[in-house]
Amino acid sequence: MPRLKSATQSANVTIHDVAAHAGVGSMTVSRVINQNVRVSDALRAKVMASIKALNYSVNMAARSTRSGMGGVRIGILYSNPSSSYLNEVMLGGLEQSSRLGCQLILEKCGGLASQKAAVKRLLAGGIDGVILPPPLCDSQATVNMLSAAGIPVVALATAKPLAEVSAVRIDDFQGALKMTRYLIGLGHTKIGFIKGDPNHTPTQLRYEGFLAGISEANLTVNPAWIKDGLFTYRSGLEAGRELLELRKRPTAIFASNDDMAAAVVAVAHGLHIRIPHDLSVCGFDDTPIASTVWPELTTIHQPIVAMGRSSVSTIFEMIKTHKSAKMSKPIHHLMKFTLIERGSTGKAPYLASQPPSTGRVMPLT
Amino acid sequence: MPRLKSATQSANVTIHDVAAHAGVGSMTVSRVINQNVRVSDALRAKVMASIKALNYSVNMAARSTRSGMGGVRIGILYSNPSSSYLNEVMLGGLEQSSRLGCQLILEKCGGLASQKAAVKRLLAGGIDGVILPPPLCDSQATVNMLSAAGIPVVALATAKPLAEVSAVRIDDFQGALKMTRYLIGLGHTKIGFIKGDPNHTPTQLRYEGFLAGISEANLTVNPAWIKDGLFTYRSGLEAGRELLELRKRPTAIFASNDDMAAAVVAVAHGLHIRIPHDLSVCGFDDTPIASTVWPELTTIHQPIVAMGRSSVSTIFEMIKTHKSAKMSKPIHHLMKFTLIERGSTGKAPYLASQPPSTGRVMPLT
DNA sequence: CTGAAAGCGCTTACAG
DNA sequence: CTGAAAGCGCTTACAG
Repeated sequence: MPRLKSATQSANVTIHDVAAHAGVGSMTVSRVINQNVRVSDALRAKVMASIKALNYSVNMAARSTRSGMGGVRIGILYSNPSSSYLNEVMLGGLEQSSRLGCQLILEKCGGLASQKAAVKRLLAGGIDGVILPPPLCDSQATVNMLSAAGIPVVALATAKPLAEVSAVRIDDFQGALKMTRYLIGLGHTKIGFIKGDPNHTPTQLRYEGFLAGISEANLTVNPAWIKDGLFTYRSGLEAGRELLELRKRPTAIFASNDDMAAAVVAVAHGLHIRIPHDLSVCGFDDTPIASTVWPELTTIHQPIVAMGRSSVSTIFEMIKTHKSAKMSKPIHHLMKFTLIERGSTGKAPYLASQPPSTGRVMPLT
Repeated sequence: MPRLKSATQSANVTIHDVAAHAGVGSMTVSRVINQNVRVSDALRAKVMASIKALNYSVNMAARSTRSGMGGVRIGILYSNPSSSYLNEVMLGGLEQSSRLGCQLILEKCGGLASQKAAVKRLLAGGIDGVILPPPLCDSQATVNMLSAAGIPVVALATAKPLAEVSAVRIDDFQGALKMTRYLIGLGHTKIGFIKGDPNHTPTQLRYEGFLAGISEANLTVNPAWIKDGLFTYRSGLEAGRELLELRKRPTAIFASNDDMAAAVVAVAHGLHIRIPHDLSVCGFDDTPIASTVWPELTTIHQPIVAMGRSSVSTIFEMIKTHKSAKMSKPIHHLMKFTLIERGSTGKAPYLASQPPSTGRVMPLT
């Protein structure tokens, strides 16, 4: 049975078809699609036209076969499958891996014992490098196991990168500082803060960023307005209640992540405190829950998709060096964060002379 | 520079290395790793031992190159990147695609106009098949465009599969029926229901499943207890408030998805209604928010990871048939759902003779 | 049941 | 700047 070749079956069009159509050698086509400079403009134009006419696209599998990077397998070792992080990490990672023609292997693990087993599975599967999203990015034990096996590692979104381990991250300190300045700029002087899980590296840096913002404005922190949290919704519920039941309560609450900030919003509902008229609330990370609750949360957006992309190219780079038996130096990428302003923050209460506009009143009051 | 071959550099071990080690031809190795039956037990054992000794693993890129299915490109056209659905779809889809040695291409689109553009991008990229997660799975326009271009399509998690389009889904009607029976089994007779977005196919079936459960128990539905929703948290906030401010309010509320159920929980907080002592709340889908809020939501779990896996194998199957120029018949997979019982539901109030135990009281009261 | 040969679509390394 | 040859790691198709 003859193979059909229509525009819709482009997957079967090869480099040789294009070469024949353009009347050149297949190497010229290869050079054009690889952006190689050493092709005359005349031939390049002809090839481009043929590629378009035949609707050609590169067969990644074949490319990576010959280029030596064939079947590069990159593991992503994650511990929390429903983390909103992972979603976007994969979005970016997949995009980059298909561009690079390499394979992404997801491996799940639970506790520390299970981490060990997961690393072994990864090793047995013949993995070439591993990406560690949070909170595993901070697991010294996992990093050590992988390093001992000679596997390159990239720590994703760790706040305190080790000098000897590659990392892709944002500056948590600066992020928290920016948010604090923003709240102060709205006229808030009584600002509460909910810390994250003490075992995760961003926790301390976000807190320090907050403190830095407070002190540069010559404000003081009321110790009663600093609460411990665990990055969970439930811990936010408790911290939020403690803060909002205070006789002298803050006019703004900066939670170390979005889950906890969403919980504070729920607590405020319960106490009939209007957001943002009576209270401003903000989070960190810009995970889906930030735009699920109402009002939506002002937060610090981490470019997770880009960070996923970057992790894959970084680990790929390291694998390449590693395979050529050279010493690979750790690579560090610092990405840019953005402050996203949404409905959960507004001017400090005593500055808002106007009665609240209907659009921003809590629907529950 | 000589290539190192240690157990940790298994990616470079080829089928020929294994063959040499085992003292057989490389075809025998190929047959063993492909589970081909026609290999003598003696040789098979030798090969297995060598594979283990050399820590060999298949180079997927090379395999797919020769097997004709090389560079099969499967598109996933999604409209909501932060949907918790997509996360798990990718988890399963990626697992399967790396097993099959094919490529997953993510393509995002927004409104209907942008759907058209996204389909064009996919076509231009030389895609071989497309998976449509919700809500795009129900977009007749998109399905038509793809079909017209001769591209196989799989609709993922649609509630009303078209006979002529392949689909992987659960039975939304049965899911809602099971949940309704569960609530009735807890003694609830006054059950409220919040519908989903009228444009999504699961909306109607979940509602019908609920009605079926009510009527088979010879109960009646108070029309005031049926509210419209849009699957969003905010719509759940409004519907929840309307239901809970009723003079005669239901003792249980079944929301058509988890976002809306989470909102009902928040409303209950605000009205000092204890969950589950005074009110049971349940959702549908088992998305991350179901286990984020407190108390966690009783819900219907869709096996999304398995559905992602299944979508990829289904579309791969169709592409294979399609490439061999045969007519491909639509394939339909019905997956099993599970009722997950968590803290948000309990016995109907008048049956709970005991005062609420501390562990289940709302932390806000 | 087993294996030597040819080929998948691309790129590397070598000649012009 | 251009192209014919050889090869990537695997499988298909062909012989034994």
